[in-house]
Amino acid sequence: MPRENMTQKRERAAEIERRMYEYYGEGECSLDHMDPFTLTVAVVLSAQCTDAAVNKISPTLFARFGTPEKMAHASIEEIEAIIHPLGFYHAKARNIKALAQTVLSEFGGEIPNDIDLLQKLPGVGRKTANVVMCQAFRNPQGIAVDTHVFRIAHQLGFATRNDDSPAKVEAKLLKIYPQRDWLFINHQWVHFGREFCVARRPKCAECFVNDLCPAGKKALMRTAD
DNA sequence: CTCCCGATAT
DNA sequence: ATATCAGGAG
Repeated sequence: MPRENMTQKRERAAEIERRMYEYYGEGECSLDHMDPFTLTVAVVLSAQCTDAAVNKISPTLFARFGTPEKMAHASIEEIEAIIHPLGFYHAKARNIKALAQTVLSEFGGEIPNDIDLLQKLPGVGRKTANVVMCQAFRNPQGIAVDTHVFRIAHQLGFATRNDDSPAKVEAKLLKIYPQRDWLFINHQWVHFGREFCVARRPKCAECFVNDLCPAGKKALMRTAD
């Protein structure tokens, strides 16, 4: 069986993206937010917990501390009490308060439209910075590789076992997908990862790209015999 | 690499 | 019971 070359990989990716767009559109952001600041905070809080859990506490959090000024002067204890159900509440509370203080002291009170400056904010790494660049500023500088994108990239055969870090997976995806698609990949794949390509038991038989996916084809073989 | 850490689905 | 959930810092 001949190995898939880069041109074929890009064509397969383009067809997958076409179907993703049909199915999910541009991919709605599933984290509730009002502006770049609340989006950034929500994404920081969403680490290793569900977006539904974040959305449950964010009305309370943002009613109380919805601006950098208010968050910067909040008490850690009060923030912790609000975000406790999310887990990692100690570190997250410290991070979002320090984040707000940094926005005030370093960036004139505004979340910066800059991938490198964003990563200077406490609690903001490459993944969160990518999400903010795409969602808040429509200025994609990369593809946010979260747990869903990481898993799906491997399932689709766009990343190999050697690509064992989000950075390596992102590098592979950036070569395969044109920049025009970078805006939508993360959100579309997050929805796709929840509905079909779930971590525990992927629903390959029902998946709308199973004919374009190595893992999906294997699953189809089994139902055929 | 380990630690941070509660809620939920299976 | 345990794997997993929009990761990042030390």
